[in-house]
Amino acid sequence: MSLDSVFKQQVQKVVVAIPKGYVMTYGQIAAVCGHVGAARVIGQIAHYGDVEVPWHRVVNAKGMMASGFWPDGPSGQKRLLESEGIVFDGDKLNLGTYLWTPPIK
DNA sequence: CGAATGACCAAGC
DNA sequence: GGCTTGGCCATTC
Repeated sequence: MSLDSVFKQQVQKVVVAIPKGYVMTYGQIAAVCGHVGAARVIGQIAHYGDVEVPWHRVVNAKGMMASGFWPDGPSGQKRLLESEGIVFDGDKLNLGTYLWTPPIK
């Protein structure tokens, strides 16, 4: 909250732009925001950022994340994504099928 | 302003 | 094949 940084706005904008049933990786989001290599920053923003952002659509390069900080439970994210039509392959999801690439403006 | 944080990524062992 | 190390960058306190 209380962030005026363009990053957070950009990041959140990208995350919100992710259509239902798709996900993006932290590194990709950072790259789209114009800050390649700032994957960690996404995590920071997610932690201190707005809760209105569907962070559950954001996953790491492995197709999963450190599930354990979700208010719903250890796998709350997985549950949310499944509700959007994403089928998990065990503990992770198929990035090759669900990875979303935002339109380049 | 300085130090700490963070939900990562890639490479190394 | 799974765990550890280092680096990366901006935000937050």
